[in-house]
Amino acid sequence: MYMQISHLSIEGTDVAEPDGRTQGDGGTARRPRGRLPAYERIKAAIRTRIREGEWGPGDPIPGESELARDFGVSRLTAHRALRELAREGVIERRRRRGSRVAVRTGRDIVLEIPRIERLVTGLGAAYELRLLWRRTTVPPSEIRERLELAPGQRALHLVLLHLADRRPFQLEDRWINLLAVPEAAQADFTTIAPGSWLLEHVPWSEAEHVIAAENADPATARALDIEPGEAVLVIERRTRNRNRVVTWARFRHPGSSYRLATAFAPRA
Amino acid sequence: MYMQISHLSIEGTDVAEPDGRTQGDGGTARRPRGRLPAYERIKAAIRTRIREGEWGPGDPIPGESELARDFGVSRLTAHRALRELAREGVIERRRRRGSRVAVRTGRDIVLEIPRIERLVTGLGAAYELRLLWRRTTVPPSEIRERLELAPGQRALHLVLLHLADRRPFQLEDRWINLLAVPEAAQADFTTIAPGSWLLEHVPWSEAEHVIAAENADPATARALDIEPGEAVLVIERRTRNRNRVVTWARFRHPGSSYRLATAFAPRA
DNA sequence: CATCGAAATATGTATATGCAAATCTCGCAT
DNA sequence: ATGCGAGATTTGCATATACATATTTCGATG
Repeated sequence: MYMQISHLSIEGTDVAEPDGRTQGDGGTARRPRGRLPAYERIKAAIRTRIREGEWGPGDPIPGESELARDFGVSRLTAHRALRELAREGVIERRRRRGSRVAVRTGRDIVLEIPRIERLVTGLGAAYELRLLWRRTTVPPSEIRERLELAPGQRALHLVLLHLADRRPFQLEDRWINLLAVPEAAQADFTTIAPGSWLLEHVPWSEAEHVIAAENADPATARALDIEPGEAVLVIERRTRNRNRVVTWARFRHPGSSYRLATAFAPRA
Repeated sequence: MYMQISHLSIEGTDVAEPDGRTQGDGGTARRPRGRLPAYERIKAAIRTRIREGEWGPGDPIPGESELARDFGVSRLTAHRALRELAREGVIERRRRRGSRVAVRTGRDIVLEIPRIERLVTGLGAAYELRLLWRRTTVPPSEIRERLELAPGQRALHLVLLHLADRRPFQLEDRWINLLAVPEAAQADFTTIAPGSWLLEHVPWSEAEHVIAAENADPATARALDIEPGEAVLVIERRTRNRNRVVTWARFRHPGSSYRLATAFAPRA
């Protein structure tokens, strides 16, 4: 498979959202408004050809100068399009050799897990929340370590059940470091999930995750309305802000009813 | 917390690898060789300040012009540094408002799962592979759909057991589309894992994943040397190349002994 | 006092230009 | 034939410049 296609469409009709974090139309130096930036149109055109199989992995694609000519832009603009595609893992570039469609080999898998609320509401299911437990106590040593707390220091412990269409969907076991988030002591978690509350009140800079499978213990089984011993998908998350652990949470999902599915997201 | 630091070090000493796909030194227009590009030095300097807590989430950071002045570069170079940091999710930018350290809110979780071999050998464990089953057959309809095969079309079916330090670690159930990879019919999978073999022989452009928990059925339990009914972490992967499904595989891990752990990796 | 509008500011996009580095090709000398 | 060196090509980095756009600030006006 070695084919070189010389001409891309000058007016790319297909639309791809810019994945930059910024919003709005963006600066449009001498560009009719409402249209995508030139470099985005070039990226979209290339992506389309790859997606539709016209250019397969390893195939060469037009170089910067050629793209610049075909699209009527400067070389820097074409350069930016190719550079970003390379960073997104869509293409590979070498000097003199040119650019080619990436051969995805030996990469780590990257899983993107959508947020729970979005997952539930996105499916059109009715979302419901139940606060099962709330205490401010000295955590057991295992939890204390994860929160990186001093011995004897108290923390806020919450247990909540999330329901989708009146069926248990997720059991949340959460500890909040009150030194990092004193306001949490006053917050009302009967209507707003602690995850959402924390998102709004405490910025964070880092998080760690663990995924595992375990058999439901009797308490978990009762809460999730499944049989004891049934497989449960466990996700643990620890969130930090400025070198301090803000919160640690363990989420349990009925393994039979919950699946994390995702398409490959290149490293970028 | 509202503090404005005016001066960043002109000669950033800390080193960050450019995450672009390209290697080598890169073009160095009027730049002493061996040093990072100017925009990378700026990025590194900013990241360092954030990492060390000097600038916390939500804090403003110097603007393009200020950085350009402090680092003695053009505005475009400073712009590129900030743009990339924004895309990586490290900072947030708004017109007129300026740039500030990102408040990580509402983002999807991104999990990075290292490849199995690397995981096993990285732990210093002895890796072993056993081919339990190999047949070329017409797959059951459930598998046929996943492979997007025509009815009656045959596919290569493999079952393998991966061991770490002589203990079952992963049970692999794989189907390979022989239309996409005819050479697979001749390959020897007793010594090389099909995953690795495919990586070397077939480029791929896309993959989908599913993660779930399930109870071990008797056959799985026997293979993994666990009790029937014990929780098993399941990962399914479907790989495509040019709109064709190359392979579909299901991996099962003993839930008690295997955990996927990862630090947060921003989208970028 | 409230509100609308102009100025100021910071980011976003784009051009034209120059040089550096990597690497493939080809011709020439041994 | 083999190997070495001189282009040629393609990507990478950076500057100077210009204009567009979003948003805040501030002042004028009713």
